[in-house]
Amino acid sequence: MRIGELASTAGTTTKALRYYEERGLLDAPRRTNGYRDYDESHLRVVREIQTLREIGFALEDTRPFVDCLRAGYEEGDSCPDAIAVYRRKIAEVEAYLAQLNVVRDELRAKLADARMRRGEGN
Amino acid sequence: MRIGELASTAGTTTKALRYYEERGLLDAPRRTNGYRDYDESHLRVVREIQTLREIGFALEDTRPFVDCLRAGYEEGDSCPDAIAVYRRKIAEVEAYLAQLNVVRDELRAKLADARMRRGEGN
DNA sequence: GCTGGCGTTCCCGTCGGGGGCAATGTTTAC
DNA sequence: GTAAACATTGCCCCCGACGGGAACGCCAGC
Repeated sequence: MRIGELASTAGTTTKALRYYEERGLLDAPRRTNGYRDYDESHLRVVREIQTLREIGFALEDTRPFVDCLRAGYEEGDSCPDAIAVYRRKIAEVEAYLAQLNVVRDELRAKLADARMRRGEGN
Repeated sequence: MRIGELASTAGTTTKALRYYEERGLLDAPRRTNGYRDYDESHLRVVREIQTLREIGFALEDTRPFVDCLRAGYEEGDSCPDAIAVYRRKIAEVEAYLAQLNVVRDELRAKLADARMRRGEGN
């Protein structure tokens, strides 16, 4: 299939697909006329990228999953490198959660303080 | 004081200070030679920006606080606009916290699933 | 044979927060 | 007097993940 079809099937844009290719995440065989020619395996890769991006992965962090798929595995997270990224991401998210909790508390305290100074002691 | 002194006192860079000025957050009187000439009130503004940036405020979100200081208030959060930003930020942080909790759970589930498929059932 | 809708490459813009350079002027210390 | 350390404006660069649009090629239907 051509790029437009892959894009609409996957629910993305041709721009995004060319960007993935530029980043080395998606290879694209060409027809004689220069048009990109994709198959089901490419669709699988694009879906993997999308799934991971939706849970906050940077594009670069999807690379081990894409590589795993391209190595012939059914699932992108069947390889050690991908699993290592899961672990790292969980640690990142947990650290960020802890930090955000502190920030929320600070904000609440600042708000309460400012309101008190304004005499809004309700 | 000149820009370099303000920068080192506040623990930032001359570049950042010029950027704040460009964004309209920091006014800078000039001497006859064209050099910026700051005083304690400017330091106060820079510190206010820094404090808010550290808890995740976008530069633009610090504007009401800066305006409040420039209006003569002792504290940047003494004005209604600044307090409104507190409220909005708290809501944003809370929404993000909820989302991150979901993401963390998804990641944990994915990791557990991948490990199980690999037979790492410990 | 022409129009419309695909495709191609290329470059610019986003947004925040600067970095890094050049070319030039000023102040300060010795 | 001169060198070092500051200051000025202005310009282009970066990150991420594309979006917009130009200028052009290709192909199917009428």
